[in-house]
Amino acid sequence: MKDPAVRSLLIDRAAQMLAARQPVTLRSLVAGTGVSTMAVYTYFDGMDGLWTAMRQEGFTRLAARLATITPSEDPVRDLAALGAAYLSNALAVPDLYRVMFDAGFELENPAAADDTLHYLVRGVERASAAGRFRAGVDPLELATQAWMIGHGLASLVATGPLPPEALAHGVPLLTALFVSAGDAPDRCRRSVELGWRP
Amino acid sequence: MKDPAVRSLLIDRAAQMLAARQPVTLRSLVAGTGVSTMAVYTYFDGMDGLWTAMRQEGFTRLAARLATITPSEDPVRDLAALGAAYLSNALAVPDLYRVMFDAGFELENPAAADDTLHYLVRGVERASAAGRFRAGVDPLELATQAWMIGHGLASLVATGPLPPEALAHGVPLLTALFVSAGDAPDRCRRSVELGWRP
DNA sequence: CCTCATAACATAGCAGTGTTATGTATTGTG
DNA sequence: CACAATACATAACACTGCTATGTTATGAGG
Repeated sequence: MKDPAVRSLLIDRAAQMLAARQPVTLRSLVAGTGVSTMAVYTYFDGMDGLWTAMRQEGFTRLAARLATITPSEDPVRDLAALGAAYLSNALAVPDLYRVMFDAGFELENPAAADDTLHYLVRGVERASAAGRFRAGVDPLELATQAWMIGHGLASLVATGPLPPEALAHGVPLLTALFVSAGDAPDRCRRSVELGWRP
Repeated sequence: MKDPAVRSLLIDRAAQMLAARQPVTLRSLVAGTGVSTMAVYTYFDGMDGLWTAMRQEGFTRLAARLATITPSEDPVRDLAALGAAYLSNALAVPDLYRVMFDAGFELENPAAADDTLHYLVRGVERASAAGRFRAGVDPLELATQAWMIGHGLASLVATGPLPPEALAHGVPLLTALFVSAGDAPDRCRRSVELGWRP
């Protein structure tokens, strides 16, 4: 009988090794765990399956992180807070973040990626309902555009080209996007700045 | 004496194999070229050096692509054209683009990455000089922000999560950014749309 | 309770990887 | 022309993911 505990153990250990910047190889992964190399094949059907499971784990953790942002009376501030949480998560475990968007973007459950995006979609809908955005803005479109900004920021900082200070660009970028959606510039700026730092 | 032709030959062949989505391994790289595996070590000091050279090559090609955008009388349109060229280059050779921003972002000549960014910086300066942007906008800051948008777009489309149609988001994103820099919304939109498709 | 097919396990081996050590040839130089 | 230095070729090494082959444990049916 497949023991789910072994599965979690391997995923956790792989994530731990990834965070420690140690190479995650078949043998180094199972070393010290008591399980043999074959476990990776019975549970993940090989290393590729392990990486797929790692991507899934990454989205699960991201969703958990985004779920901690509870709606306030300022929906635009909440949107900025979601963006800040996204970046915080990405830079806390940059190697896992890189694996998530690695070549061969495949997930066991593709809906997991959509779920995380839906946090943003719901945020946009709340802002629209509160009259902050112009009528007619497509929540999915605006959420996707916000995602692009967040991913560009996270990717450039996590992979090295830009220093961590560059994260501050998130404020003017998100402000520009939300203003283009109809929010009042001054008020938008204040909301984004408030949400950006928790 | 080191023969520079061998160096170019290996880089070109590696780029070709990368574009053909064939695994670039030490032995498969030199197979058929007449040179032996040791050449990779005398010219690149190992595979890591080869990847570093590939990154450099990627930036060289990108700079060549951006250089084809000659300034017109509409600097905002030119900025959008630079963005479109950036994305066009990234999606034409997605694997090379991925290598460029791979983990361990190291270049033989780090100035190469700055040079490509300078195309955007100069574009912003021209737009400012033409009175399209508010006085006081930092060209490097705005160029960096435009880069973030372009990279987020390119990365999400190149690695799989978003379909190529998502590239259309570049127009509203860049428009929002340039409007936030002071350009008039309607005029800006027209300029960006003109530059986005060559 | 016993039987036995099925699934999970451990071990050993294979083809492939990047790298390095060693010997050979070629090249540039005093 | 002699010789040191350098580029090259070959072979071996440690490692990778993976698979074939036993071996053990588990659970269902009579």
